Amino acid sequence: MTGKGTAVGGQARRRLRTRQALVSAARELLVEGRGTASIEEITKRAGVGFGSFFNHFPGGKDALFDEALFEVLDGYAAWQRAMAEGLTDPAERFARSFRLTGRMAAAQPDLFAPVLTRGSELLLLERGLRQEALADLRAGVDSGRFDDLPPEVHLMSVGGVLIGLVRVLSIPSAVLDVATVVDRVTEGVLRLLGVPARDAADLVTRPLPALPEEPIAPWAG
Amino acid sequence: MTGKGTAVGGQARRRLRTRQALVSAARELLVEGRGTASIEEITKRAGVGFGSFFNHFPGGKDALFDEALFEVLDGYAAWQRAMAEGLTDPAERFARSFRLTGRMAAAQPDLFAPVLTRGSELLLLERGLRQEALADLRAGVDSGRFDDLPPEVHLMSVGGVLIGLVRVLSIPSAVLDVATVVDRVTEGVLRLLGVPARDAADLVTRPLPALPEEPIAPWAG
DNA sequence: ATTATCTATAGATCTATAGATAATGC
DNA sequence: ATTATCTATAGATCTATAGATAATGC
Repeated sequence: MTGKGTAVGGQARRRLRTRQALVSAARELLVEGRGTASIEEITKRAGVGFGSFFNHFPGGKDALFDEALFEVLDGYAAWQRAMAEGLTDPAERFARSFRLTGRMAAAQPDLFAPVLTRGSELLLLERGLRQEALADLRAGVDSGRFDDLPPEVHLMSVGGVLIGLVRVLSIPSAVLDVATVVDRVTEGVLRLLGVPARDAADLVTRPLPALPEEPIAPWAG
Repeated sequence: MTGKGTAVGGQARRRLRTRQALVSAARELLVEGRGTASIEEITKRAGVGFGSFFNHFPGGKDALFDEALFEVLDGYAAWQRAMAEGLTDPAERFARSFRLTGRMAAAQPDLFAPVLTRGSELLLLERGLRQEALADLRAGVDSGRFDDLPPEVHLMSVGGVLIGLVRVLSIPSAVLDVATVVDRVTEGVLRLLGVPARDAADLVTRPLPALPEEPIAPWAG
């Protein structure tokens, strides 16, 4: 009773493994700043025949690197969804999201590296948390918790700071105390959104769920 | 009495024109999203012989595209310096900088396009306003106007929002009233930095110098 | 006479495919 | 028997240089 739906037999499984090897290799290369590597280098890294590349990505290299980016974004989104479980207040959700992301960026710098290779277009990408974030922002505006601006505008501000924060924290620094910096910046973002300073200060003192020790799937490759 | 310093005779002038043609072509290509164009395409666009490219940029294409980016950043920095003339309060300087940049991004979307092609590395680039911005932020922190955080951290927040803002405003939108959106976001950034909400609201109502009608040199090419 | 630019091309690199080989299905 | 992967290579593209041509200097 191997259901046709998701049950993957030998052939499909084999195919999937090769594909995954390619995507993981692409992700590794992005981490190393080698986002222009040749197809030969990619397939070698993946331990896969050269021809397999076109078998899986007829669209060329861009299609592969896009896929690698999307995987990271989707994994991040899934993790964030799990972490926001049970929180209803938009401000509280944002506070937790920021504080956890900053801590994660510092703890596992390679994790977000593929994302940081992209420019500000990230802010417009459907992939990742965009829809959820927009919904949260809209809820915050509607409830009067955030300033009355189009959610897209809030998203640009918030997303911009988040990208900056991840970038800074991905560089090891002995000077900064990560948790303190992250929480202070989060406080600032809440004020930016329109949350009163007092509430913002309170929101960033709430207890946080623990970070996973291992990278979140499918990052583990 | 052609001083040896900056006086450019025929030969040097000729050389400079070719170089400038290459840089301008690169900037145009970046605006069109063709940042991977071949050297042949670049030189054709510049109306310049193929060999001239290596004459001026032995470092290869990256050196040229970097130069095109730096030109935009330096031009922006010069413009901003002129616009901040006479303002001593760091908060006021930031407010004006943000409000003018947002308006400029909406008025001349192509101007910042080369900048937006780059990722978050922009936030770490020495070029542009980095040193001035850090000095302003430090002054703001020292005077107690901004929250007591490392200037680098403030810069990441502020820079992140600025990039997001420019990105959004570079896309024509009938929905948004540019001036209103920009001023509200600016207000938010001031609060993020630690400026009391009341002061922030006041700072974004100050009169602004007029935007230049023509692109700022050396963008004019 | 000197300096810069342009034309033409050799050599390197990279993409995409075709045919051979290996793995799974029945 | 079918499907996927791998090897080898043809053709395209791109870089970098060498030598010829054009412009300025004196």
